[in-house]
Amino acid sequence: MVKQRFRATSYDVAEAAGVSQSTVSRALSGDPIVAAATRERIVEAARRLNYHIDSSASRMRSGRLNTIAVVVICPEDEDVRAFNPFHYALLGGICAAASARGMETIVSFQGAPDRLDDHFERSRRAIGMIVFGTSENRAAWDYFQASADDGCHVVCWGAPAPAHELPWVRADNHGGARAAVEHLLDHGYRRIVYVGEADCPQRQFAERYDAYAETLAAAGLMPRIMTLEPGHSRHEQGRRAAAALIDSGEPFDGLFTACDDIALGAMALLEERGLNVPGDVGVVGFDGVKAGQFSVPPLTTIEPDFAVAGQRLVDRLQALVDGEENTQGRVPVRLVVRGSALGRVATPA
Amino acid sequence: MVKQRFRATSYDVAEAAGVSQSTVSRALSGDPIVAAATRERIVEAARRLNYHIDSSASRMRSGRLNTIAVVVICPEDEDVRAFNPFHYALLGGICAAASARGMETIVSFQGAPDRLDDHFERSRRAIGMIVFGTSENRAAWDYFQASADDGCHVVCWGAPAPAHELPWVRADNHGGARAAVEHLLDHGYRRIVYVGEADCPQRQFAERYDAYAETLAAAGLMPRIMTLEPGHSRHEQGRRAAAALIDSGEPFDGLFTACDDIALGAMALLEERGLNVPGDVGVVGFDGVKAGQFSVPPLTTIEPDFAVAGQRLVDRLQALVDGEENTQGRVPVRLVVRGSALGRVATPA
DNA sequence: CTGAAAGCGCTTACAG
DNA sequence: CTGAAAGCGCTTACAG
Repeated sequence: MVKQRFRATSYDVAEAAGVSQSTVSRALSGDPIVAAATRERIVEAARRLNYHIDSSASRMRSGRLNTIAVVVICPEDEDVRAFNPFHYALLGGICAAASARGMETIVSFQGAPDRLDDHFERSRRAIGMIVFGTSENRAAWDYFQASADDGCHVVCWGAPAPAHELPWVRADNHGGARAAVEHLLDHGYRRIVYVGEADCPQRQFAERYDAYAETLAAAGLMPRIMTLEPGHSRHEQGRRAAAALIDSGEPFDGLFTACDDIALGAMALLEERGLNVPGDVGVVGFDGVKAGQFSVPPLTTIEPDFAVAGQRLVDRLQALVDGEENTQGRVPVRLVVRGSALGRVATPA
Repeated sequence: MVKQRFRATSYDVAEAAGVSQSTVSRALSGDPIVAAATRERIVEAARRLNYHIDSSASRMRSGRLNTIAVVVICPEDEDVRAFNPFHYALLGGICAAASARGMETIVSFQGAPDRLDDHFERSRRAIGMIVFGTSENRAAWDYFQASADDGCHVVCWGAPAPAHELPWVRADNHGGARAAVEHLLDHGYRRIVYVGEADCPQRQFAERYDAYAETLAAAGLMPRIMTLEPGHSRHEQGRRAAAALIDSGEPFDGLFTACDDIALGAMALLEERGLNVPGDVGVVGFDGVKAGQFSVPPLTTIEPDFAVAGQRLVDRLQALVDGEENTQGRVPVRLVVRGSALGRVATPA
């Protein structure tokens, strides 16, 4: 049995410091009205007694909460191994931003339909939820859309589908996609194909496609899209799209993909089929996932600023709770130049 | 301004159901003594009023907590982009396991020395902490060791250094390393080098080395270690170690690395220097990170069961809090055969 | 600037 | 099986 250690209360500190309990509470909550000398005695007594404010009591009495619920939507099988690492980087950014604002984060990974849970706010455990994750788990997104409709405070990353009207924060998909396509153009690629869904319900992907098409048009070139086969991992979808592209017989020399995992799959297949990247085909992805550093060649990509993404999401949620103006947020991106689009050395495939 | 919605209390439910407040509390907390008919009326009234137990009040009164603090130790600069994805998979496993046991997880990423924080338990926000992350942030590990010495309940993954005496859960490093080396031997590799620290303070790495040496010895072969240069990323350390190995002039045809990131760096350099993997050199890593699926060739590795790892950590913490026997935990691993060690087709380099 | 007192919303002995 | 009552440890008007 572990020894039940003595836990000091504010009354113990009050007695040790020779003041009343209310003064202890004021001093330790930083109320400036407390005399400096009094505060010092109290702080010292608290330190000696290893006293820390009981957060449940404080929350109950004040009604104030400093906790955000972060919901990571995973695949229905909840297998985290196959999970897009992009989401993890985002999670890190959110936790860091919350912490910098003195807030705590309750994190839950939710995937299985029968285990979805939005009771954080109703049970007063959090002021609201930040939701993000795979756009493929539609049941989960529908569930949290219903939570929001029901009065919960919900902010999401990305906005997975047109039917969803959650307040959102997104990457600067337009600027990122334009930078990606311009990078390909600047390095001599001309027959640049977009690999991703057509009419994509994921708005972030749709935005990337639109900017791709615009940028090509501005250069006097025709857009071309190679769509994905549903029901496969992003990596496998990239492989299949690249294979379909080769088999189509129509020449191409550049790929801009909806996300990095698709790009990595496509690159692997191109190499297998004897096409050199970047010599025959230039490839640029989107997301800045770490795996792109280790591919051969390393993947040129568009990387959102994850720290800013976390800040925007936390601030957006706080604003929503405070009833402030509905400002959406765009997160800046940067082009990360690695080896996969450094220039053609051969004729298009 | 957001409309301040009415929030029902147990008194409102009591009135609606025509019972006393104590009976509401009993019914909703699942006390079996409540009559079935009474319970039904109460549950229905609670549903109608959208009532949920206030978790702060419940915790304060009962003194019971169902929250675990999860501390992810990151590099001091808190840059999550470069963070080993292995840790993220572990985080997912922990959150899933806690959730399956009806517990919540407060997650914090901690790196900067001036922002380390272990007050979860003293402020009654959590029953204890699960700590894991980069072994390189010694200040952070020392800090949480001090927390444990100070009476906090702390369980860690891995145990970064001999000076640390935290209760731990670890992978079956011995079994994993043996499987890795046997896989290399089975595919014809004979001059197998371990790439990692010698006398490594990280016990997990030390265990991997020991099993490597034992397995080679059992096959009548000599161990050889190529150590890492401190102050670089794991990937860069792998590159440099592979370069040093080639430059040493001593032939080798297999690498077993302390972790996947090192293996990926080493593979990249081998290819750059014109050595084929797996034709000239077989490579096996440890961790099962997703990036290994996308490398060329894909990386054969030892993958711990992240779901089991999460369960063991949560259970270990609960046992520690309950004062139960100090059982450490080993997490099973499996050999993931991909392309990087499929057999030699040439003479050793 | 400090103290006495009320009360946040529950859980849980105790009584019946 | 149910109810009346105490009290968890704070914060915060109110009084001085």
